[in-house]
Amino acid sequence: MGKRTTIGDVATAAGVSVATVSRVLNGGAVKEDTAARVWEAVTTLEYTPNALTKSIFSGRSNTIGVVIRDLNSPFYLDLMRGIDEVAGANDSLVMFANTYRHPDREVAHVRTMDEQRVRGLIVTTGETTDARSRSMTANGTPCVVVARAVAGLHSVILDNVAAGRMMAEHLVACGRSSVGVVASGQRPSQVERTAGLRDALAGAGLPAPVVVDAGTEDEVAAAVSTLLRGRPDAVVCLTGRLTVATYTALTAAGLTIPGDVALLTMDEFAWAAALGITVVAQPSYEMGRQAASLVVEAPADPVHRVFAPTLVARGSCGEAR
Amino acid sequence: MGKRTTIGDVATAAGVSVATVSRVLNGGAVKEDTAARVWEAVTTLEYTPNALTKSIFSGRSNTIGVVIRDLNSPFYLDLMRGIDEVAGANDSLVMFANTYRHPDREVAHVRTMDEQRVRGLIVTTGETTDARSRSMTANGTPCVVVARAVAGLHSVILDNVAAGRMMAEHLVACGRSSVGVVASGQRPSQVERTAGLRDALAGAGLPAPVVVDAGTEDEVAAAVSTLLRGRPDAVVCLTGRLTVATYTALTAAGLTIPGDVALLTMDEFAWAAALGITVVAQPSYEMGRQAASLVVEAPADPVHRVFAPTLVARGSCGEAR
DNA sequence: ATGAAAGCGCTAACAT
DNA sequence: ATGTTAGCGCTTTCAT
Repeated sequence: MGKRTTIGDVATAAGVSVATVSRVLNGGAVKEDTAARVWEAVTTLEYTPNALTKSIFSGRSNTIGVVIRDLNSPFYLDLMRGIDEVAGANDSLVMFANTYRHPDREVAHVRTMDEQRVRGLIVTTGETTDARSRSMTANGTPCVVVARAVAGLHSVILDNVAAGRMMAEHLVACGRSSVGVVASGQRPSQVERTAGLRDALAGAGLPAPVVVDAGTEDEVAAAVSTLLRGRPDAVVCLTGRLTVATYTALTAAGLTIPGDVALLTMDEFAWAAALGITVVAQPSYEMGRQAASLVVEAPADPVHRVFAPTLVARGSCGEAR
Repeated sequence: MGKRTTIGDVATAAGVSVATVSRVLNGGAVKEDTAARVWEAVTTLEYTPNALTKSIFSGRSNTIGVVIRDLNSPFYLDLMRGIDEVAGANDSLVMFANTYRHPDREVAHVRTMDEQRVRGLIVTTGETTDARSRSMTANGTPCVVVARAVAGLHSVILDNVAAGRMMAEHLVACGRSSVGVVASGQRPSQVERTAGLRDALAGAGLPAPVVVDAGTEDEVAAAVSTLLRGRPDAVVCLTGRLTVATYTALTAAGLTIPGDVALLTMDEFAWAAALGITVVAQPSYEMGRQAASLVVEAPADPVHRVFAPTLVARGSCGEAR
């Protein structure tokens, strides 16, 4: 494990200059038998070019940086897979860091991505990282914010107000009238979903929903029991992250779905079909693809791509109409 | 978006040499007020060091490469999170690539990781990548294989035979005697689990299990219906990836769990508790942590870390004893 | 304590 | 078609 084989070693072995080796490796004009000798040397020496050094010239790597708050969440996981797909199709790797919803780490990781001279950056972080994202953009690194619209940066978002509306409309169609909501925090997405829900309910002449906040899964049980004191005929969960906990709290209370209470949640997940749970889905995989495409295409002006939610009715809210 | 600020720009602005700037950045002996001037320049110029260039000297980056077959699988996802955790604690980033179970991509991605001069590599790939992993090891890049023991490389594996035994023992304890198994492919882990299961069943004087193979979720329905023709009183699923499909196939057949048939599956998952599904779990998060630790510690001789499975009984196989 | 200068492995003019 | 020679941005002797 001494020094690694360099382009110079290959050049010596093949009896040519490093420039020639570089040419055969990257496709310049080289005579056929010269190229053959070089390839032979490359093979015998097991030469593997140093991508780091290459990137020095272009000033950037072929890596797409992704800073994610929570890999565990089904939405972010699918997003990540979509990003990976497009990255792979564009000879890029994905450099990834999880922040565990910790603002300090968000800032630190975004900075690290900048130091790595990533080709582009995709973040699902909060406002704390916007300043750096903007300066990165100024330096020619396309930055895409997911789930939050930010002036001056690209963004990929769900039409959250529409999602809220869609939830309300489905519940109304299923004859529900008293809605309890499990929300999580004050991120724009949550606020907008709540607003859409509230509006559409009001529009249908129904009472305003009771909204309780649960930051983590542990807080859901208490939140749901608060909700249940109001005897709602429908419970809405505004984030896929808390679906299991919400479902558990409901069934633990001895309630049947949809008999005693309707359950409607955000984000598609693997078990939804098996359990007959109705969801309002985001095209998360496609959103990941689009985010990565934005990095690859690097449009000059900020583009905001808004995606439409989809209702996948499976009976957990009863029959519609 | 012209050229980026370099260490030279900072040096000029602070009226010192680049060597001095480098020293204050990396902690050498510098007079206090000189350092202050440098920091000021760093701040005003918004200097962000180029990590790529830095890595040229050490010959490697501070990135841990991870080549994963299937991010979607709960096991690999948790593994990934464990890796990320340790990487973060060691000032490393995770460079990630998904192979979608495609051998060609496995080879290509591992090669790319080598080109990126990753600090270490963690793979969940097949034998196709072993040759390169070995040469990387020879070059001083620690490589860890997950879920497969390989001579000459570090590995992190579950005691799969024990897992199979554990499954059989639980079923026996629950009074089940006719076992149907959904397996997936011929990877060592699957083969060993099957062997353990078979042995323990034989040891208890029970008939050999019927084993059907399902490569993907789509094939599960057919596989399970084959199984059901033998009227088993227990169905075992040997990979977490196919749990949903197996559960779906069983319930679609009108069977109740555990009344008509016991269901036992590999790998813990978020919905298991809510659904009362008994699983034999792998410590996947911890396995990820250990894999990353192996990269960080880079022991000279290959180490094989074997992890014990855990039974999490939740009633889907009936009462034990 | 600080600077000058020599690389690190590679690409990209510029020569030949 | 191939070699020579500058660098790329940074670290690291070696001087001063």
